[in-house]
Amino acid sequence: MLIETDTSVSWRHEQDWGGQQPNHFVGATSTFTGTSRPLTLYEAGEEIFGPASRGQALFQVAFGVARVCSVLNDGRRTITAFHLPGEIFGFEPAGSPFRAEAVEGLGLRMLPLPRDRSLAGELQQVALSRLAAAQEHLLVVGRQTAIERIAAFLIDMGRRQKRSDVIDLPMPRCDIADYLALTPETVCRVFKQLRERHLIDFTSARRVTVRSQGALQALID
Amino acid sequence: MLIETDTSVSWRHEQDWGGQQPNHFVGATSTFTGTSRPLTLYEAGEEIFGPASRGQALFQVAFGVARVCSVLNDGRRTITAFHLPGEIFGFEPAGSPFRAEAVEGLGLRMLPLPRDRSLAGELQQVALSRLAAAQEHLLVVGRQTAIERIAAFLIDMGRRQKRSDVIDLPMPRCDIADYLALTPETVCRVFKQLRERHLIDFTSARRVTVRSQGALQALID
DNA sequence: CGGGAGATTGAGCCCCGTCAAAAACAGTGG
DNA sequence: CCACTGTTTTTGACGGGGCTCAATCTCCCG
Repeated sequence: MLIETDTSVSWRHEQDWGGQQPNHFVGATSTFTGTSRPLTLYEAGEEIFGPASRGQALFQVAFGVARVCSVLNDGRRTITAFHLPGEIFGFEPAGSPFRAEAVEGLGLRMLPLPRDRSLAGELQQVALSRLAAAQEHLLVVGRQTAIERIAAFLIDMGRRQKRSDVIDLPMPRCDIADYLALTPETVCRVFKQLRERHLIDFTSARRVTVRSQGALQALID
Repeated sequence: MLIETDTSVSWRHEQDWGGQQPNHFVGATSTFTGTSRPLTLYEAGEEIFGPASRGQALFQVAFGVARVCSVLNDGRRTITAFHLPGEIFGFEPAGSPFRAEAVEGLGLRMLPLPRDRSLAGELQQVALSRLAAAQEHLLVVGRQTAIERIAAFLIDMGRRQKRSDVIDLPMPRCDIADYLALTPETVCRVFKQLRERHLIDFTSARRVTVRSQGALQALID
């Protein structure tokens, strides 16, 4: 499962990816980006870690998207965060009920931790920014309307993709719904409403064109 | 504002507390509890830190309760966390939009951080547990019903107070509401409902007796 | 062309928010 | 001890935003 050489690749479930490693996103610049570690690949829906398995490593997205979620025993689910190329995740402490999964085809680089699990300075900052992100998301999920949540989501995705005009939504509607604490139906209806107001357009179900960034921003402040 | 000697106390807004430092809660045991640092006192509603002022220190609650919250410009508010005696908070990075305030009369001990803001091993674990708590709270706020949120809140408060039978609620209903992403009215109505079902009783508005811990627990799993 | 997953749309309803008022409570001063 | 005042809590009536259930449509991919 872990890989030895620099160029090797571990194929989980020995599936062929056809050689293409999608590169829709611009990786965030970070001191970790350069380190050319071996890739571990996951197919859509595959588990990266679960409540039981919590490794000694963090994960950096090379390509694709990962989701971190937790589920109630009756199936209700919350997606805590999506992680896009360049981003580092996996700070959830052992024993916490979270799972991480590949949303779509995903390549990860492992960042091993020291034996005592202590985080170096820069990783510590990343961990604290995850805390801030989770807390800010509480405000969105707890106190904003459906249209405000979608607007905030689009703006956030645009910012993280460094494209505010054309935004990829590389996850199904139900994942967006579970991230924003809505239903897939409501996500659809709000998208439709934004389209009818000429704030956005869809070139496909997974790709949005932002027509009026200002009006979108105005929805959330 | 900061204090020098071990026994001195800085009275913010030179208010007299009548000598009593309420001790309703059992402080969490931690290596930090013993360190007898000077207390800083806050009166109800007073700001501990805001988006602009983010110190080089963490805070440990000596007595009272603190809340961390963020507010939209139209007044909608979310309380991210309450902090009870013994608990350490203040990990929010500089520039994040959070405020911390005293819910009621509050005594804090400052834990200064090194110049580079790095966290020692144990503090790092606390920070990561804050991340896990925020993420678990996302599931509560996003996917659970009003009655489930209240039940989860009561159970959590009982656990943190190390009393599962009689639980103090040292904050007003509107704070509970903003913590659970409800309205004060709904909080009231759910309490009433739980009382009518004989799961809880109120000796006063701020003190609950749990009649059936099992039935309460059953509401959330 | 057929099959299946995801996306979209519609109809109806319910939980919880809104608005308003009453009641309980805590101080404060007489 | 009690009247007075402001705050918090509680209760009621009502409406709406988003959920549920179900059908249809679109898009892949074989």
